[in-house]
Amino acid sequence: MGDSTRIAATAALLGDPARANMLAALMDGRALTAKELAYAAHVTPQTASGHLGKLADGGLLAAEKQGRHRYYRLASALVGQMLEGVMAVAGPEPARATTWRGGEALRTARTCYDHLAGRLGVALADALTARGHVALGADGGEVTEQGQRFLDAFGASPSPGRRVFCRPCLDWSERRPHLAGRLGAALACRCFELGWIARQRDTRAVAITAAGRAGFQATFGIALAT
Amino acid sequence: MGDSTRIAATAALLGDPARANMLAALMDGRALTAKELAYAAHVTPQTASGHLGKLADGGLLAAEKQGRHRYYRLASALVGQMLEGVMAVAGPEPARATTWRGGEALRTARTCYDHLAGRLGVALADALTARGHVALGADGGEVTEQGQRFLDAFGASPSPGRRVFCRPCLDWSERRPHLAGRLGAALACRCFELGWIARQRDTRAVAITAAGRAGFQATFGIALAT
DNA sequence: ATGACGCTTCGGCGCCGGCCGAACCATCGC
DNA sequence: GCGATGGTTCGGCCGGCGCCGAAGCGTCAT
Repeated sequence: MGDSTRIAATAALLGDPARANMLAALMDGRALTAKELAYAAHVTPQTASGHLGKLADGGLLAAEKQGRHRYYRLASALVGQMLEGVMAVAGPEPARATTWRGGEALRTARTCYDHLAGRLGVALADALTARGHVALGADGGEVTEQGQRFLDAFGASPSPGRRVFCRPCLDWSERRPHLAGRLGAALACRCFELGWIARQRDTRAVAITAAGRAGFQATFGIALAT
Repeated sequence: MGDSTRIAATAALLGDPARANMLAALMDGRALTAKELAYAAHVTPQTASGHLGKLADGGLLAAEKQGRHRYYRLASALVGQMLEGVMAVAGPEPARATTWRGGEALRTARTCYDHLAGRLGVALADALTARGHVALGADGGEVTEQGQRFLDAFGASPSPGRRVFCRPCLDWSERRPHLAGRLGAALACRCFELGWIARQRDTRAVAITAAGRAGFQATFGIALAT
């Protein structure tokens, strides 16, 4: 009995639009101040404070004091995975053909907690699969021998010495899997490092730089429109 | 914007104790009638009807008419995964030492949508890992060459011809991974087939038969208490 | 046909929870 | 010190939603 009530309590925390907005804003793994989150949720600071308190009490958020600011971030990767799960079920928006500005950028490339998603994320997964560097299934994936060598050369080999695992993560905009897990995180990290992509303010969308455009083309054979 | 509101809408469906109870009751993949679900949720049939309508509208449940009964089941495996995700975050119940009857049975062995969880599920994962039949990581896993042969002999080799993938699924009671994915489903299916375990009424807990006790011991070296 | 049963719809009650204005601490800069 | 800014707490308003009783279809049995 207490089982499902805890489920309900946790889910109820996501069930409010304001709180969902806040969590969505934190999905890229960054830590934001209470005020920024209030803005993201379109509520006043005092309302936001109440929501943040509940989310922290529920164990979904971790708070960190720094001077007179207070930074909130997702409490763990588990919370991010839960949100991805809900997103996957919430599914594609109901056939709304109106492609609004910000949405298009999000669809091209964005971060998903700690890895890349959107067309870029899916294209990377496709490229690595097509070249036999990784083998992807419905429930998991693995890096091949030659894939391991390729990743080492690229500078994105996570946790050397341990087996490298990757996990497909269903993309809510493309409805196709992209790479998550340690591999996905390492790939994204390396791309930031190389300056191929850059974070932007106030959005999870990432910008693909000129160097990135060339690099993705040369290394992965990816040519993204625009 | 419409993005997070859809998340909130979906999550709000799980945020009600009655609806959470219903979904939890459906987690074993079976289809139940509206009345059974009303009983599971501890509400009157008319209240349950309202909830079921909302869950179906939200795409979480699929309904099927049969005579004067109406069977509801989870709309897809995605919904089950979402629930697992929420359970993982909702976490272990807050140190309630009172081990009540039904809870103990659930902790011993239960179904988790289509695979096995609880002590039995974790023990199976451990046994297969210890014997080198599968390699498990934080984000995915794979079946080894000898593991494949072992599974073929055991009669639980899913989808021959395609690569066999397995996915670790965090156990909410044991806080350790057990086997989900196609491999987990095939294992559970084969155990039911052999009569080692049996479903029970009104609970996701499964009973371990005498044959099962002997079989798990002989084949996997698993000796479960009680 | 008549009744029993399963399920749903409708109407009204009551409570929980989100929202904001105002006031209250803490920190920073001068 | 003193004001400005970020953040939280308090109080009251109000809308929404869960809940049930009663009544309305469909289906099955006799």
